[in-house]
Amino acid sequence: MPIRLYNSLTRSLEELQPLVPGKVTMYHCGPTVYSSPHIGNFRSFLFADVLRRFVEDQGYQVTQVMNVTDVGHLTLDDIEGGEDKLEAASRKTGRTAWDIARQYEAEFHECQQKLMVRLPHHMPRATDFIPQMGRIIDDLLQQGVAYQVNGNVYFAVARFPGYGKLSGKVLDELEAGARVAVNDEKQDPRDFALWKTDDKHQMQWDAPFRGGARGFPGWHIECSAMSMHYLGPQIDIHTGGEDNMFPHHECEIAQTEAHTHRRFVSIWMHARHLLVDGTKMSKSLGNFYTVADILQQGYTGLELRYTLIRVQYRQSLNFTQKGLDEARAAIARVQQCRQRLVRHRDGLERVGGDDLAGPAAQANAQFTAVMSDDLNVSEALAAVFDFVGVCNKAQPSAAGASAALAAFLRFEDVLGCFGPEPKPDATNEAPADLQLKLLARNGARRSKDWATADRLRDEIAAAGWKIVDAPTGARLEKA
RNA sequence: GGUCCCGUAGCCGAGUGGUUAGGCAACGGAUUGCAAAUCCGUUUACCCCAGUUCGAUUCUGGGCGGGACCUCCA
Repeated sequence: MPIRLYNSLTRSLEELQPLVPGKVTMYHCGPTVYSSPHIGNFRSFLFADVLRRFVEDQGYQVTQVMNVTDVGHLTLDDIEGGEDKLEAASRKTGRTAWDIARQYEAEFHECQQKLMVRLPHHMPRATDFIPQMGRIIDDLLQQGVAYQVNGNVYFAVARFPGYGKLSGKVLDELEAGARVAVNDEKQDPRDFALWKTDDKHQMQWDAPFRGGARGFPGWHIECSAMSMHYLGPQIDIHTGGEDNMFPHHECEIAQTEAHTHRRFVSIWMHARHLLVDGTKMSKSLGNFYTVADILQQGYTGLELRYTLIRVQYRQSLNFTQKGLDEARAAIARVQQCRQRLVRHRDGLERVGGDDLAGPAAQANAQFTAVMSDDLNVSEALAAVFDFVGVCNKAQPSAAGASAALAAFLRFEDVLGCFGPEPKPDATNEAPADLQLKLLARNGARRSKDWATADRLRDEIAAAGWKIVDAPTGARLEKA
């Protein structure tokens, strides 16, 4: 089944048609490592992860690149008064910009792991690609598409006719917005920096292009350089948050296509920002959450992942604590179902005659259809839960349970938000004292000493476990 | 000022020109010693106004409300 994705560039759904049949190249604008990753960042990164997982699920060989921006971005779109965020963090903490970048990069990787992100094949650092950026800058200067003033190099937007095609921004509107900083060096207010000089900057390199001055790269060139290095001049999919559309991706297109004279990206995809408690997440409103914040509240990475992917990426997602609680319950429903199936498959539960292969195939087909429709995760989850209902009603045969479990493995492979296949019985993994209490409760129940039985059940519950009474006997499960 | 998106039951969120989305929550029943889990059943929908239509929540126009981008931001 063809995969249809929404292309921000054409503002329409398009069929994924890889440049090389059977192979898909993806580039994702990654983290800027000057602060802890927040849940909004990870909505975008999890969207990229689900995209990659589903495209792989559909049989494509995917190569995925995500950059690590360890050169900070200036806080103002101007030379004067602008301070790089990495440099600012450095000044506050007294540590070098390099140390800070490495620290937050490590934290980012931890978050990826906790949120079950399948690691991109390449996660290059911008600072390792200064020479590659230099080669592009050099070429753009040679072509006359870029110019140098006082050591600063700017891309001449007027020389690239396609500028504005992604974001729809045109010069008049930018001027009307009155937000374009005054910069006498620029020939055109839209021109953007490829290379900058600033003596006070910690991160500096000798100019990697001919005739340049010591300085640091502009804010867009890294992605062009790294994308081209790993994936070639043309790629299939490029993703980012909606805020990246302008100016970042617009500039990437300009500098890359001016350099290669070929179409850079086939499909541009942008994830909508999430809201928190119905409004934009911001530090000043006190509704700003890092991934670590949520985990510290006691939610698992899986629960956070579920919460962040359950709404289709192009819809705004309202992040709330209630949403996390719902995710916890929803995941439990799936896992309960899977565990029962495991018990049937393994002969621990009396098996019936229901062959679930048919419903499993149906659920798989439905899942594929809705995921192929621009990654409609909401509908994909509905397909999963419909199937849960079917399984719970059934008295499956061992083979039927096995077929159903295979479907769940596939859903998990694509969404990654349910967790691994449950063990049929966790009693043996419970602490020994709880196992003894379970045995004691069994005895109390046989002698109809309900008070003792209930007290033991409460004690077990207080320890974070719960008793499941089944026809085949009572067992313990992690609550 | 420019560009764009959204408004669905208690909450979150799909979708459709006429037929039950799904999850969470609530209520009744089955089951259970009582629970938990599971199953069965039930309740509350499509912001407002006008138009197109046999028929609109779904299409068109207007209004109201919310949000995003235009500036570092996923």
